[in-house]
Amino acid sequence: MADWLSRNVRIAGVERALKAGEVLFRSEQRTVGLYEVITGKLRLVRVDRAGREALLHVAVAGETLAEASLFAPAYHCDAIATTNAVVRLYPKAIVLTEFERNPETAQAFMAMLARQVMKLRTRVEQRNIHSARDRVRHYLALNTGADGRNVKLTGTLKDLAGELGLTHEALYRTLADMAAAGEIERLKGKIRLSKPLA
Amino acid sequence: MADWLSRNVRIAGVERALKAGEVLFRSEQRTVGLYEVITGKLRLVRVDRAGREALLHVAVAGETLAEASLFAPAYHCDAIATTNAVVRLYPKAIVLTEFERNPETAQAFMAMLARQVMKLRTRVEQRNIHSARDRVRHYLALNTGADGRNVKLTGTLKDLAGELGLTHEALYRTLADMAAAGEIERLKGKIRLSKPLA
DNA sequence: CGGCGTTTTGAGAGAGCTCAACATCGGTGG
DNA sequence: CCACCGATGTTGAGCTCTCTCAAAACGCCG
Repeated sequence: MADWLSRNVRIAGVERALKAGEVLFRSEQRTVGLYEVITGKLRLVRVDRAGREALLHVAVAGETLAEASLFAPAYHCDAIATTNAVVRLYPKAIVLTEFERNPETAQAFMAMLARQVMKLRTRVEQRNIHSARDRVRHYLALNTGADGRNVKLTGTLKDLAGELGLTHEALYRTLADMAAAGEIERLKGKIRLSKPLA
Repeated sequence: MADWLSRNVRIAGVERALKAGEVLFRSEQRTVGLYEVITGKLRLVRVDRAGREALLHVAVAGETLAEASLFAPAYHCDAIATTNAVVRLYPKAIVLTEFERNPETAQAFMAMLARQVMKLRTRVEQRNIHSARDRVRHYLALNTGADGRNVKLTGTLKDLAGELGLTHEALYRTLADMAAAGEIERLKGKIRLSKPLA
């Protein structure tokens, strides 16, 4: 996952375990660096004085967290472990000096961010599709393998439902309907389109 | 908007006008650089052999486009003007050499990307909220001014509806209901929360 | 074999979407 | 100055679709 980090930065990473509910950082605190989620889930929230939370993001294993904090003096939201979790901290000073000393590292980081932007924009667009069927079609169209027919499924269908912003029931039904209509075939660990795209 | 660009890069920008339907670039073509949308709308799509489009993103005035292309030899999608449009091209070579020569520029670019990632993650989270009322509340909570009461409205309510992923009718009704319930006040160009958050 | 999570199917209700009609506002040209 | 026009804003009614709650079948692992 962390292919965007040079070896120098990687080895500077410091792991920290969090219990569910524990706070990783709070808004206004001085930024210490960039985090990577190793296991578990954290939620990023903005909290008002009354203690109400407005959810900004849920970060899961493999994601990076607080990228913007590298360039800001203080955090702009709270990060709280939703489950027991392990995170790895890459200290700000080390990362930034590495970026200066080593432009390829900086480029790799930029490239990673740019890819994320693209992926997130796509996901926002996906969520603009109201029909479950069309949303599934959109997902399949953008995730076919090289042959334009097979879509590998990572994780459970329940996970996929979450990624698509559908309830698992809705997804099961939609897939069943599409299979019945001959639009797709459901195979072990993958879905095959009856009509290849590419 | 383009505060993330150093003067050197800015002046290297080349404007180009596109008619509605005109193609800015196609998948597989060699990348020439990064674009900024000055006016109009472009859509980014993946097109299969049958000519069907899968929408990745709609870029509007003020946005940057194809950030990832700086780090890739070829484009991975098509960009097509949806309306008449004007874009500004920042040539790849100039931008990249500027990044190397001028680490602050590189940092500014990274910071801009990181902020975008945050904003997009937040938007995805927003779309996970099903109830129109709660979605509006989420938006208001995250867009109050310094006083925690006033939310400035940029553009029309119709635009806001689009940003929230609601039909304009649904938004009108929701705002009317919230105002009737005393939760908000609707003023010229802004909305005021009856109970400040911060 | 037993238990837990995933997958599947059922029924019902609610919420937003769609289509439609109308009001309002700002700008334009006669 | 006024009439017109287009876009925004507003309200109404009906419908579809997904969500929610429920229950059962299936599969995997200990």
